[in-house]
Amino acid sequence: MDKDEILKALANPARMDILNWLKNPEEHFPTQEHPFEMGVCASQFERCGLSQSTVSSHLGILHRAGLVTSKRVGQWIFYKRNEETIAAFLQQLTQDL
Amino acid sequence: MDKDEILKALANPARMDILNWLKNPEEHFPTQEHPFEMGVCASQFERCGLSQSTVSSHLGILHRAGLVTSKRVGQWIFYKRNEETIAAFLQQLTQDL
DNA sequence: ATTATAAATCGGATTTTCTCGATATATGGA
DNA sequence: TCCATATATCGAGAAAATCCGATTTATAAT
Repeated sequence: MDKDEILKALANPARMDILNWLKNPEEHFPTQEHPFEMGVCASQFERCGLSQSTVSSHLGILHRAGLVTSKRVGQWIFYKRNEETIAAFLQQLTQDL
Repeated sequence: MDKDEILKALANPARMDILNWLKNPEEHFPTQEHPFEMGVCASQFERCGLSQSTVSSHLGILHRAGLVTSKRVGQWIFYKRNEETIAAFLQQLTQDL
């Protein structure tokens, strides 16, 4: 749990949007045809208006920071919030800051 | 209270250091000759190894984000943590994130 | 095997951030 | 008024972040 890396990951509106959308996948990704239990399919995040490669980069940054988990299912990769890391980060920030 | 601006301000090790040092001025700024009730004199932060102009810039960013308050006393400017804004930010982040 | 789809990576252009030294501004004291 | 000290601002260079299109890799279906 690298606090600095997480802060950098959060200091970007697109990535913050992604994390927030993941709180309510049903509401924010109505076009997804896969069940939401698996998470949200990577391509769904292109709805933020950014290109596929840019979205992939943002997801990679969130993943390396530990803020999301990913799981490959067939040709797709599904993302979920990593609530454990998020909670641990908030707790540490509340203590440190 | 601009959450994005605060996150950007926090996503920098030097600025995070400054905020942390301000929690215990007596411990981290033993060379200051002014009473700590006024805060910590701007020049004290040059102990992080950065130049005067760079330190001034970092303090400006923290100040514009609302994370510190400043007060001029004579030719000096003293900085303190803005605990109200910090607490409000942590609360909002805990809700939003 | 070939083709199609999804996602990651590469290479490069643009923008933002970080940093510095030099200069400007503000205050205080002689 | 003139000089010293403290801080802010300016201008520029270096580094990092952002973004894209093109390509590569991985999986699946025909």
